[in-house]
Amino acid sequence: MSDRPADDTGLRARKKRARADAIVDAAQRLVLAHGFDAVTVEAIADAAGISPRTFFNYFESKDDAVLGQASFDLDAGFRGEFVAGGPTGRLTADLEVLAAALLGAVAGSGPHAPARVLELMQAEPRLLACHFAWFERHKNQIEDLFAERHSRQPLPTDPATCTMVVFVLVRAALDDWDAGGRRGDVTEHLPAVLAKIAAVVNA
Amino acid sequence: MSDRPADDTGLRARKKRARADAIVDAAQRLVLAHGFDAVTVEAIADAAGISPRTFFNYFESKDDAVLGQASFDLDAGFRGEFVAGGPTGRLTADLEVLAAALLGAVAGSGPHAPARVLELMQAEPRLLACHFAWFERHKNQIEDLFAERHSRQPLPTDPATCTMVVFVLVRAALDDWDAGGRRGDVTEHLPAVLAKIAAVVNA
DNA sequence: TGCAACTTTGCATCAAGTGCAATATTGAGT
DNA sequence: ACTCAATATTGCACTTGATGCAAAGTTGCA
Repeated sequence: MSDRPADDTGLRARKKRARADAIVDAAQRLVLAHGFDAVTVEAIADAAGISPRTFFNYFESKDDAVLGQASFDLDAGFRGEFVAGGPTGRLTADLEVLAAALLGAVAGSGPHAPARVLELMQAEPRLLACHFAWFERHKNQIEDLFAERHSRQPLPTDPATCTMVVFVLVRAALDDWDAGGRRGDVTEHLPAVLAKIAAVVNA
Repeated sequence: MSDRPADDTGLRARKKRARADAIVDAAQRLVLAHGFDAVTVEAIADAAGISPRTFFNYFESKDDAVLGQASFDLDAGFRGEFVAGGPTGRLTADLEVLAAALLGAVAGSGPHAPARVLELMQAEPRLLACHFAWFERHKNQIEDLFAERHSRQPLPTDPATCTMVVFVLVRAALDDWDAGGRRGDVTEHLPAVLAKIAAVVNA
């Protein structure tokens, strides 16, 4: 029913969601325990209670499953606001907000999610490559945002460079959070990281 | 013999170098012609005149072969100079010089090398991931450079952020060169790209 | 010329990943 | 409650990437 609450979806959809979560959870636990190469798709599928064939109905690759990489779509409200020059009205602050949204998608939910993803990427370089590939897949979406905003109120430079800076903020915030002992939320590091980058390029 | 000229190495070393070049050349030509997935390791090995097993003696993966990714080591002279505050004495200009050295390693030699690598990465997202993974593998080496320089004359911020900026310069210069019609040398775009990034973070 | 060192290669193997089709499950209408 | 369409799961065969082992071949050096 169209008026059914979002969390009251059909059994099929709920099972699908639960299965995807089970796969990611199993994948991450097993890889953290045994190392990426030692863990097979068959082992992950077993732990998640599905067949290996089904595994590939949910994720394109073992890498994707381990990172739990979801499609990322910006909230329509956020898009409208950003394009109109918001949410803060100042570009650098708005970059931080956008970077925070991306961090939410990259790191996922749950209290230990960022730590877990970071630990996995640190342990497995190839997952880091996957992480970057995810960024590139979403680059166009972000760039379009900047292009629209630019058409209303000119940005200091082209949308491509703005997009690049956002991705660097995400990356640098994760590293800074890690270097700072992983306390608090990753997004809290965005202002400091932006200041550091400014210090370098203005030297 | 230790006093043998660099280009007068043994037959074995020369054949090894030639084989590696033949593999990369074959890989790039075949992938550009047929697409990454349609080209097998066996086909590349055939075209390069070696066995598939030998292919894996030269490159860890098909991806690495297609990108022709070489180990990158900074010239000892350059290292000494950079660490001492050179080559220009101004950090941002020195970042550009360092980024240019990296571009040389990433894009390889030959007049069409940058265009070819860029084209491959544009056509195959997974090669882009590989490209980033290469950066991450060399991150420590670059970060060490900054750490040493920092110990003599403090940088505006930590070596990790400086390293991140260098990598962004490399990436953005490639994109800028592409967007500008691929004329001239990629390294010529570094100053403009640095200025653009500065414009964004200072907005 | 002979031998050590190194490289190439064939082969068997494992694992990731895919297409196809049979079987199972769920949703919707009556 | 039943039926059927739509969708998902699964088994299987297969291709390809990648690896370890050891035999055979090539190169360097005395």
